[in-house]
Amino acid sequence: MPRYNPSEIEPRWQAYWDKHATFRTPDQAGEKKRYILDMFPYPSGDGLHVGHPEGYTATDIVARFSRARGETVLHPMGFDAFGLPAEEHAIKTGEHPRIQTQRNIDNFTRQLKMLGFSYDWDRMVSTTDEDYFRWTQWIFLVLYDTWFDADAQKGRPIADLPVPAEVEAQGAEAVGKYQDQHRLAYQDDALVNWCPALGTVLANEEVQDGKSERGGHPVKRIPLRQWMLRITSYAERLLDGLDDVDWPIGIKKLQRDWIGRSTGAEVDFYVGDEEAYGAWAESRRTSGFCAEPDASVLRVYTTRPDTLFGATYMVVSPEHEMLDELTTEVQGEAVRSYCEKASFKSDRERTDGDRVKTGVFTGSYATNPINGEKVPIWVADYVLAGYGTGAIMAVPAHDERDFEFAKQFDLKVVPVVDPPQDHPERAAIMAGDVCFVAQGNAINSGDFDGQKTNDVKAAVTAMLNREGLAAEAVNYKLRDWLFSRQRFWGEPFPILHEVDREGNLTGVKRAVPESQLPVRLPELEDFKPHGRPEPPLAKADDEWLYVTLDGKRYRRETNTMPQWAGSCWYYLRYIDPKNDQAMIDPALEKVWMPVDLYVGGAEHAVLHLLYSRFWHKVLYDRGHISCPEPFGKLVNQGMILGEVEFSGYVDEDGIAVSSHEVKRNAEGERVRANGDVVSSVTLTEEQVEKKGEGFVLKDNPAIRIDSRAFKMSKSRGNVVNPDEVVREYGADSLRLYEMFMGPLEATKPWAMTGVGGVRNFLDRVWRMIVDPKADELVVSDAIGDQPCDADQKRMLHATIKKVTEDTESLSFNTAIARMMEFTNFFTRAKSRPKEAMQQFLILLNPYAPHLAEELWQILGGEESIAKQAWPAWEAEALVESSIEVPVQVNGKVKAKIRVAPDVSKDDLHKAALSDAKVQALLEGKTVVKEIVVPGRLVNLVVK
RNA sequence: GGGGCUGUGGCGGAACUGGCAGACGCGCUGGAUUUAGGAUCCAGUUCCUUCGGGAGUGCAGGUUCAAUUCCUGUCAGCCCCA
Repeated sequence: MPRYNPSEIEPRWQAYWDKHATFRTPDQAGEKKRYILDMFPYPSGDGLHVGHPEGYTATDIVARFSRARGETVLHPMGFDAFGLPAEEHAIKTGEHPRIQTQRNIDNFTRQLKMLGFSYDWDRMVSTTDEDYFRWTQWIFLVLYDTWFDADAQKGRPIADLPVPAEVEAQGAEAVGKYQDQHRLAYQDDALVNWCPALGTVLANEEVQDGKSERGGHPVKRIPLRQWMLRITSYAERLLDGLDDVDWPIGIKKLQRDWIGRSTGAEVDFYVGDEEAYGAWAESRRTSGFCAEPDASVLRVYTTRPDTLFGATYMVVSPEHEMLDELTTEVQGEAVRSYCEKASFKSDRERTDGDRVKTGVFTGSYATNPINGEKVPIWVADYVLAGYGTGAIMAVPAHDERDFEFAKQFDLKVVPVVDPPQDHPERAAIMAGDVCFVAQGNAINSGDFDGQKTNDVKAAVTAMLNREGLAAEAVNYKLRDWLFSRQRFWGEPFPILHEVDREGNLTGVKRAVPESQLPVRLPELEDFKPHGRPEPPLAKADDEWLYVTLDGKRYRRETNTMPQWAGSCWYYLRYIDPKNDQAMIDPALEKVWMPVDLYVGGAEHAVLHLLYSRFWHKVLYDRGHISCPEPFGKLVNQGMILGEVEFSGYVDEDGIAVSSHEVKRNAEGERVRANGDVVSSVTLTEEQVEKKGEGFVLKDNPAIRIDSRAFKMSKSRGNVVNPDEVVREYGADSLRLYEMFMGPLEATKPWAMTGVGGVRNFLDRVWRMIVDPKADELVVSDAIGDQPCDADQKRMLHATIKKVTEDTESLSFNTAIARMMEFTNFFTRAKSRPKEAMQQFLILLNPYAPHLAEELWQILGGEESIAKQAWPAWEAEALVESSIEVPVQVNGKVKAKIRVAPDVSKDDLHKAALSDAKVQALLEGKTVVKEIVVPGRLVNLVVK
């Protein structure tokens, strides 16, 4: 009996597509192009996860659908293959990361092909290929060669940077230094996670709670010379660009919040000699606010200049460059040991709201510019060096963290904002016992008393600006991008550092000439850490490490780029993947960019999407590409969770505990109200039943049970393996199931029985066309050349319409539901017109391409169904001879009447009133109001 | 603590712009067929019901002829950030 057998059909058609290059991107772009892109995966050793095919199936459906509609489609795939796991593997085993990476890529490729995705495999790229990272390095050099012209809001060649005359006068070296300070790629000291015990620098992911993930050794934050990318200068452009793209509003908001634009003021607090204050203030009055603060002041950034009268102390971050000068001899020891301790904390630990605030008095005082009062300067780690100026004016009355700190160290709290009259805690706030962060009217603020917060902000800033003590300022939470990593398995920087005869760095840098790219990774004996706080590439032999160019000797940069680098621009390379003359042919770039549909997980909502937009804008400014934003439409697929689990709890004696009694304690353990620890047990569906809102134990309905789906994870053991699903049900079933589970964007739990459900559907499709009873593979005798009757025609065309519209709007689940209805309808029919079957198969093809190809061929189709044009629906075919319209009385459906679909309002009204059931209900009542919506309903309001 | 998302049958979900709540699938119940079934086909499946009806989209209100949909409040879960 010829049954639907995906394990035979699927590999055969995959081989066919490969052999005939069915999905090769056309050389000539047609009338309409469509660039459909997946976020490329990191090829992990675990292989594909069922989360991957969700987005990939969605884009594959759109790609196949678009091709059928005559569009020219670019649909590529590649691998983001640099990264930590391969390097860790190399350290452990000595195997070169390249080997493991290749193995993983091969496995991923096999799995992706097994699922029948219509990628143009000729365009596959891996970020680790030398032909690829050559151009990653080239783009880095573009960044290195660019400065940001703030007036024009545009990146320009460094050669165009206006150099001040006094710098020019100091000669070429000074000019070079000046340029280096303005490049988009620059070097600066930044904190890295140095683990002395492991003898290596760790990535943030490798540090947990201040300890190394491996071994649990202490990790210290030490400054190291790092490459930074000046993404902050593009902050405004990155914000503006969001208005022009079709992205989920949630993602746009995340990006805006990440950029974190705020407006406020920079204010200078005098820290110099007390007796000279008058003279200093006078000089400021004439000179005005200066761009760079000098040593006589501590500059702060604040979003609340209106609270300046309440600034009762100041805080500098432990890394603040003026800290040494500010620290008095008496306080020296305390400050130094405090900073040492702070260096072991992560930013997160430092700013965590739950932690007790720590800090040390520096011994110095500053002068509050608004009222001339002396305020103490403290050092505390809740102030970060990277935000604002790395120093704050503390207003404990109106800032939560300042308030906590002030209470901790018994500092003065002066309320300067009067809350609204009806505020429940007004008295306590005015007494300085409670912090108030919202707006109100100024008090204790001299001439500003009584004015509203916003007015005071502007007035204070303006007044201090006249005095030369403050200026309006815009600040961003976004920080420059720390772009170097102390890793082996990444792109080497194409930068050379000049060394003198003694082998010391002169501080002069130069780019590796373009003709010498790529800078390859050196061959190392092994990948073990060398025990110094510098990158592993420093282990390379001199042949790699030292270069002579134009008679000068250079040492190569030994940092490598972060994993983001390769993923920042891969969408460009797919357009012209084999070009060895340029990153991309500008003509091809114009044809294909921007990406029309970009699908991937929400975990990349901020970083990847922000970084690639930044690079894109730089390349755009420098004239290498033609569109200002890379990704026109973005869709985030939801997460697929494991199967729903029922979990109950038992105490130490194994007695069941109801889930509503169970809470988590501070250590994260599950405990009952009396503090006893309970353990959780997984229950089967048979052991529980629904009761009220939740589930209870069947044997004891007083015991409530938790029912929930969890994130798939190895440790939980609920990971679904796509290989197994394909073996058991076939690739088409896996594809179809993932699309049928629910809306693409939603988080949804896996259910293996659901895969069986869609497999049943595909079996039914098979039997709709192939005779299941015959011994040979023959077409069902219900199929013939007869035309559709009216009902069949309506079903066919309604299905074409629904599937077309739903596929366009990415509502795949409802498109599939409609195809199921079609199949149910026609499997029941004794007569199945061949043409209807063929049109249906074209609709099914993007969703279940292997089965569609097979049945297409069985029905006598000549070439691949992928070459068939998408059917159009006929509006006339959809018209029904009569429709059913509900008649409501007081908003409740009481009767249904059959009328012509195009019935007029009057006729519908008449028909409703003449219905016997309606008449009976209206008996003895008065109709107060009548609503008649033609084709929809009739509602009669009666008394 | 802040922000976002989501609450609809036993389960996943559907419902266009406010217009018949529960499409489609799973599961379950009954029947047919079969040596057999994790196959197929048919019928049923929100709950309550005195079989007339009544209630129902987390909960409480509001707007409306009409609310899953709009508004206010509230609760719960999940995700992200701190």
